[in-house]
Amino acid sequence: MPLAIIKNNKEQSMIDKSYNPTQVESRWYKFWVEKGYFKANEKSDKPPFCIVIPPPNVTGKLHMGHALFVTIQDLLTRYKRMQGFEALWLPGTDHAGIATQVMVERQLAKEGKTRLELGREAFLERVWAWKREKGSNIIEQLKILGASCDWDRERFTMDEGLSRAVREVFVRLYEEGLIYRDERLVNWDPIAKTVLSDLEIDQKQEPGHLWHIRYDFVDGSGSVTVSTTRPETMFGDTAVAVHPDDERYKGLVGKMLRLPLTDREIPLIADPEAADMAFGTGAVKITPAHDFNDFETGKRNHLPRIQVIGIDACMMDTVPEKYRGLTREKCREVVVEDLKATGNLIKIEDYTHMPSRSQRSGALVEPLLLPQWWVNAKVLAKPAIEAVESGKTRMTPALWEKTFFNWMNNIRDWCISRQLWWGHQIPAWYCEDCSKGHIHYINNPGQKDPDLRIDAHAKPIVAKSRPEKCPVCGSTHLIQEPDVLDTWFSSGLWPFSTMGWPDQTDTLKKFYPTSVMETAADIIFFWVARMMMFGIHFMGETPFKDVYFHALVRDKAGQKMSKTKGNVIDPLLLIYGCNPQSVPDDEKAASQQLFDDYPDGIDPQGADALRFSLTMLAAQGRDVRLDIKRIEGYRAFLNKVWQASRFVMMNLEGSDAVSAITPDGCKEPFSPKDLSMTDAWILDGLNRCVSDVTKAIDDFNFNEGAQKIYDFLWNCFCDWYIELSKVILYSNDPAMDKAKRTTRLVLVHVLETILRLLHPFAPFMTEEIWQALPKNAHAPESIMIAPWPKANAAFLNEKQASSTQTLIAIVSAVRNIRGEANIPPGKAIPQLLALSDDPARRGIVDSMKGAICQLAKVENVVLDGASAAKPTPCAIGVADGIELVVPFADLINLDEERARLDKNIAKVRKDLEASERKLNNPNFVSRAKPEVVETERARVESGRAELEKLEKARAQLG
RNA sequence: GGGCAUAUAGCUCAGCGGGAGAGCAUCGCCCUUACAAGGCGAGGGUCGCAGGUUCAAACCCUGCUGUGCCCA
Repeated sequence: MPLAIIKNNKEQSMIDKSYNPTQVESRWYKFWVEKGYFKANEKSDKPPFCIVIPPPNVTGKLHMGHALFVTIQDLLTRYKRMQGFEALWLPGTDHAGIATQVMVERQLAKEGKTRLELGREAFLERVWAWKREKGSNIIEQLKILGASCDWDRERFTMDEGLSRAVREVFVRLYEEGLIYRDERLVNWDPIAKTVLSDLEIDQKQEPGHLWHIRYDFVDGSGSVTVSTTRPETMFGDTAVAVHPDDERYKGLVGKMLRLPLTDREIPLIADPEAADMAFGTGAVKITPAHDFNDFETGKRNHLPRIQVIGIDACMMDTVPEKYRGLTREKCREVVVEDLKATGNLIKIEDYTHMPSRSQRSGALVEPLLLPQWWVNAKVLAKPAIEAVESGKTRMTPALWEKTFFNWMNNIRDWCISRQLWWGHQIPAWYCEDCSKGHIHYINNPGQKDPDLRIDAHAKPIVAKSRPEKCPVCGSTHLIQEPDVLDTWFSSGLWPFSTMGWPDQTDTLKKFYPTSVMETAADIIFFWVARMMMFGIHFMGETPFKDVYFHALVRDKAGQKMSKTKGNVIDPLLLIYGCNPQSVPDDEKAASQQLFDDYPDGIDPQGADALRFSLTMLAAQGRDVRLDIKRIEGYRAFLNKVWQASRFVMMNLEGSDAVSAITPDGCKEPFSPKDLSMTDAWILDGLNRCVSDVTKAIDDFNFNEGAQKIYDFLWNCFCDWYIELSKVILYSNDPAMDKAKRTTRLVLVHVLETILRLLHPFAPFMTEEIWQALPKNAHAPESIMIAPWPKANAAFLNEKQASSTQTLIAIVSAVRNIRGEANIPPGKAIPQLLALSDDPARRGIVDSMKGAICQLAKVENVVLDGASAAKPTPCAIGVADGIELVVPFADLINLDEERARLDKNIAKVRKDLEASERKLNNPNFVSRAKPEVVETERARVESGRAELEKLEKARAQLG
């Protein structure tokens, strides 16, 4: 297939008879890339526009979220590029630490291997091999959607350059005291075997139980009953707390309790924060080493911490022998049985609780006391908050600013270390001599490398590269911190690490700060907030001027798409079409709902239709409920554009009419005085459309922009202008030759302009049509480098335009009579009487007789005064003050005409009465804006006239 | 528990102080030479409920109810 047929001359071309998105979309991407249109030049004089891509997960497969962000970011980039900005859309992927590691581990498992057998080095080689082979999948899929990224600048968070940025940032923050190592209670994921940050935890309601356990006083003076959702943690209890004001425990605080199933004694303490008098017995067991609240309670009351569950989620040696080595779950069963046996279990209640689960593995998070690396977020957050407060960074929709402030003002330190192998290994070393006794090697059978435990007392040496020797003792026995950094740490540097930082590159100078960050609101904290913190700290400037949050894409019932629910709508299935046979069973499950709804599959919709649909549906701040029916509707719209283009091109054949588009703009090849009434009308509409669409995109109201194009193209250009143009183009009257030429010029001008407006929304099909459109010799070689349309005020002409509105009203009124009276479309009305005393209106009718005849299928139009005699019987309509009379002949059924008139009379009367009521209200007349009152007066006037005419006609029918 | 959204035609959604809109679906009539993925016409809504502000409320305010999201 030829790459492209470039026609920069008057040679005619023609697009295919029918719109085939798959074929069209296969043609142009390669052409754009080869021409280098996506490349940005940091040396250019043009003003910069830059978006850095929210890097998709390298393991990812294209989903609707990607489709939505590509749609919006590509729209913005293409729009700005056409407007003459040096537009850079910088692409790349992130290394997705846990997700990637888990995936490669699964691959290994199929071969019967584990990562521990392989050892760190060999395992990482496997991950890189996987990345080299499969890492570009997601990128290739973005291209299918038309993404105009500068692919030469593609980056990966684990690239050497970006890794250098990570080390630089880590070291500098450590030296500034903003990164530190500390032992604290952290969220431990026992399946992924790593620590997680607060943001990687989900808390959802789940059914569970509340166990009520009796703890007896050591002195035999009674007991206290506590309730817990986790009885297995009782071995770590170091106190029971009650509220100091709780009368039930007056005088008992300070006494010792015996911990059941053990010999240990723990105190009854009073703590107003830990105990809730209204909840159960008001007594709560305190387990400082396994619960975040209890940890704080323990600190307040100087309680010891006893860790009883280990990193394998099994009971440790700190519990009685019987329970050692049991899993958390098994231990719970045994403990409950044993408590029953001792009579300490009072009751078991059903209870809904909110356990923390890992977003990654779904594992129940175990709070554990472990040394980890932290970022002091409060200090970094402050200038980021100020940047939004001062408007240096603007968030759209603005309501997200509140969410941003709320989180940032209550931000907690960020745990950045992860016990993974895939990721940026933390640039910290420990001296095996200085930190002797704090570094433990645990040799496990079948494991290539020993596990390394470095306790909180070891002294880290932080440096950009491996130090030669220990700065304290000079020893060369240095060992690197085994942990890696949270993936979001490197993602947070993305807006400048991708541009070559820490070097002061030309790219940074030209494009930092970037223009817009466009992403989903669910990563506002993960990503946006952290980019702002890092960007401001290291670049001295907020990383983007605007943040635009797009909505979440859900299924048509409002459910989140998920593979397990089977309600996923795969963008590629929509673009290329699918049927139940074409999709493998293991992939079909995710899209089951789609195949249930469409048992025969769906036709190819094309990336353009998907993009246009997403733009239409993703109104600001709204979730998108994706309904395939609507996508089909918008594909129909693109087909309409296609067919209208065919009409225009067919009618340019054999003429010298071409588009006047040049790289600098498009000067209309006609002047306002050459124009007919309808030419003036469509150009008025076009120029309004240009301003409206431009403003809509500037305001991030993409759906509004798309809607304006849709309405203008279909409801104005196709329904009226093209139909009216036929009257002229198909005329045999030589006197019409000049009008024919103007009409052709207007047709091609309007079409070419609309194509440019539509290009950022539907890049492929607009290019296909535009290439085939006859253009002058100076035309650019692609629509994507053609200039964005500018409204020309010389062609805004409301007065002229309103004449065509009158024409439209007349034709519509006659069509209404036809439709209601069931006059078949093929049957002509022999004569239409148009009655009016107003010379201007008569003039319009007189000059538009031909158009009225053709569009309303009338053989003859006769003009007369308002009081002219009407034939009886007849049907009556009123349009813009002009009375339209269709003589009955054999056309019309009397009863139907009576019913039609009654309906119209009722409607006009209702409107009239509403307006009269307003004007009869003195408050309305005195307080409402004068123009509103004036509009109302005009309505009453025209309403009265229309009503009078209709009632008279109705009376005549008897 | 706190916060933020949201409720408009059968469905999916625009509109967000001055006459209730679109697409799909429905019902008529049409294969008219750009388009049946189409044309022409029609039906369909006390804009969640109850108050309030205003000359005027789908739109602003308050409360209630349903739904969703975020944070504890």
